[in-house]
Amino acid sequence: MVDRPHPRPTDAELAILRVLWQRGPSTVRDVHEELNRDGATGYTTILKLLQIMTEKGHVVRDETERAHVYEARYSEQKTQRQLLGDLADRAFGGSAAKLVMQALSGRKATAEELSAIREFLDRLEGDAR
Amino acid sequence: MVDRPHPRPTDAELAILRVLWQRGPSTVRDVHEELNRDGATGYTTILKLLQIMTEKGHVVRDETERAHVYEARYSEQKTQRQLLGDLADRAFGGSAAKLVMQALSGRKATAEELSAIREFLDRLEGDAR
DNA sequence: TTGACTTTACGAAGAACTTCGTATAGCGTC
DNA sequence: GACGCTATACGAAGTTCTTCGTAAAGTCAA
Repeated sequence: MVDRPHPRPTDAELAILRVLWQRGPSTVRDVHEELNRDGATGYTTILKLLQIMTEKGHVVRDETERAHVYEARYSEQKTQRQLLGDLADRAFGGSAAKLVMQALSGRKATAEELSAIREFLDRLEGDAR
Repeated sequence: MVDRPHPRPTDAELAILRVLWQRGPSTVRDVHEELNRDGATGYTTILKLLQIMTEKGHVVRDETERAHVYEARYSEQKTQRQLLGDLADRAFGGSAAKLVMQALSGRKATAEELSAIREFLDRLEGDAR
């Protein structure tokens, strides 16, 4: 069971991961304070989730200090790509292109975003050439 | 509980929806035969899922015939857009543009796909102008 | 009408998710 | 050392998801 791909993070797990990506390595307290701005989630709930995420391999835990420090195991980009690949398989027949076009038509993007995407396309095709 | 937005379909539900989108209105038997090509899923499992999906509003049921006929309530595109918006919110800070670029970098797209996307961009910017 | 077959209905079981209460242990201070 | 604060650990409860067994009802043909 070496490096089996981890199950995709659940909603609550993803919310925690977002905090970890933003803040870097954090304690339970850190995460809890961050997430408690809006919806109320108990301290021990965060703790439990982080324990489970440690088991699943979503985060790594540093136990040298009394307050354990948790860190996301995979980068935000890597996780995002995993989630997208997953969604492409489940809902788009595996086609990233279909996914992209649907995403573009679904949400309004600003002109800046559109040109950023265009530049991105340029770079992609440049590499392919 | 009028027309509350439906929860996003689960994995098993999405698999069934894909069959319904592809085949059009179908009976439990139809769906079961389609899904049983690869993984084995029991007949009553599909039935139960379709019953739940009816409650949730993912499908509508026509009971005029003995074998009830199920139909996806929302189009493939609409559901895809909902799923993408959901993922954008949960993992991309609500930015469709970031999602698109990550999707493009994660999976290789063919040259045809890339130019299709480029045309799509052209049309989008044309509309915006 | 009886029997074989098909279909839906019901309920239950096991897993995963999310939440939290309570117990326990570490650590600093008086 | 005792007290209070903070942290982790444990376990349990309630919900959802997925699966399927079994019962009940409809349908057709012999």
